[in-house]
Amino acid sequence: MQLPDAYSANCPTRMVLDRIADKWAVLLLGLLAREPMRFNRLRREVEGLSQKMLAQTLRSLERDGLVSRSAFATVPVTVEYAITPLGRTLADTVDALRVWAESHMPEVTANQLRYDAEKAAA
Amino acid sequence: MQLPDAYSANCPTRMVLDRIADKWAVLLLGLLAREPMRFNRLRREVEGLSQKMLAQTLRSLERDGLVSRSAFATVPVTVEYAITPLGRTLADTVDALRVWAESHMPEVTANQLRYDAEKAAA
DNA sequence: CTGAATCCTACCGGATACTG
DNA sequence: CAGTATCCGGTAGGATTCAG
Repeated sequence: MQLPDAYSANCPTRMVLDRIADKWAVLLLGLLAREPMRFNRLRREVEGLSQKMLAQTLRSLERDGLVSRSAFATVPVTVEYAITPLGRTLADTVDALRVWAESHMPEVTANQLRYDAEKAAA
Repeated sequence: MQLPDAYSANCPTRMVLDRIADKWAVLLLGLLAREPMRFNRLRREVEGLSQKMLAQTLRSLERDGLVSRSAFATVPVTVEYAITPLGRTLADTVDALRVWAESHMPEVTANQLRYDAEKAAA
């Protein structure tokens, strides 16, 4: 059976989704879109983000060329992360999601409450 | 420095991300944005989507009011899923991601190859 | 300070079987 | 056809420890 390209296993849509699906990546990209930051600063900014996931996520963002890493030979070492031009284009696109969220989340929440109430009634 | 609301644990941005992070949800929303479909049709359209995840994802989409479910008392029963107006606004927003993917994924892939090559060299 | 490595657990999600 | 229930393995990811 042949599937439409748009929904086969390795279409562009899926590939970008696998990246966006990483919520830490999106959050970090959003932060770095504002200003460059260092490792522990990022760690403190994002609530609930473990050190392991931070390192791991920064690695993949760097690999994708969405974020750049600069190390300075101070003592102790200083490392700064910054968004790249490519990263910025994605951040801008993703920002549309934030806008959607802010204007529609109340409605979604209301829907959930209603759904749960109807469920409980049955 | 006080954490910006945007990155605390339950901000709107995070909530929408938790939804977008579910790639099956996004894929289904995209399909239903085109035309209403029945359960097994959706199952056939999306490669690699298990029956369990399909049912589960449809439940949560319905709960959020992004998709509507209509059952018809035929024999055997017929159930049709359709996108709601609210769902359509999200689908449109998410579509921007697809556009980004199609124009920038080649560059990302190139970056990955270069990163891996430099890594291997070291 | 910026990580990498190890361990360990919770949960995601696939396979299978059963029901209205 | 449209699901739900159960089992169960793989893995994401947290906690902890160590290193440059």
